[in-house]
Amino acid sequence: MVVESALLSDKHIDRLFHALADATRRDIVARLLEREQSVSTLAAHYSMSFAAVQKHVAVLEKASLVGKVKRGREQIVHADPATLRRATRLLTAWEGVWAERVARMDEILAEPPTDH
Amino acid sequence: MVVESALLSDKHIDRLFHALADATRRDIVARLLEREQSVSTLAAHYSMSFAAVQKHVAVLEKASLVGKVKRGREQIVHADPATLRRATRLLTAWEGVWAERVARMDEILAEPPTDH
DNA sequence: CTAACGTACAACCAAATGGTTGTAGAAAGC
DNA sequence: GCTTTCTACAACCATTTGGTTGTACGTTAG
Repeated sequence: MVVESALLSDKHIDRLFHALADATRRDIVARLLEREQSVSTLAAHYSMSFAAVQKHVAVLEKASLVGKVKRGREQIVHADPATLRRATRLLTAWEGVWAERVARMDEILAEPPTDH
Repeated sequence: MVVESALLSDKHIDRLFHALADATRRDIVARLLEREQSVSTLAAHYSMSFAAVQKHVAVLEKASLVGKVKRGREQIVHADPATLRRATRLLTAWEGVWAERVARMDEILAEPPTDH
């Protein structure tokens, strides 16, 4: 059974989960889900250098979790909920695999014993 | 708003998503959701060395996505769907943040204009 | 027009990662 | 009891990652 979304390649899923495997990047995503903001506004929340935050944003961009649009001298970063939804769907599909397995076992257990 | 599950520390969530940021490890998880199996049975599916697969299993274990139980000389690996569910809940909660934001904007747009 | 602000990226560094090979021990099968 | 199977892990290596500093360019404000 193919569970992984046909819309995402393995490489893309790699990037997606890798992007979420860091507390700073998760925090960035959480903030952007609340509201879009510029890179430097985001950077102000973290004790690391601006360049470090930029790198995190770049990782999130490559994972399609966020996007950027230029407004004057600022780059405004926004979340991409569609990508988030795809990630959720992938995990939900996996839960489905498990649920099916449990259901099969329940059926087997519910059957009356037969002669061997 | 604190979205991340109170049941998981940041470090644990790091490990969880990092564990899923590799195609081989996702495949291992998918196979184990179907059925538990030994490390060497798992290893037979991949063209890398046994030690490499062992390392992947160790990463999944640290992330609590799988567990191992010794049966004779074999270590039987099984999936831990509870951890999977926690990961799904985290992403679902994030979708909720986005949905709330969209709902707020819809409210604002639905309000009749008022005098300034 | 200039200073300040905001951003991009190169180069660097230490640590982590993913894979290999080799060694060793436990358990099963003959 | 010995061979085979299964597993664990150390040591190694190349690559990637996460952070820093420094330089440079575009845009805004005065």
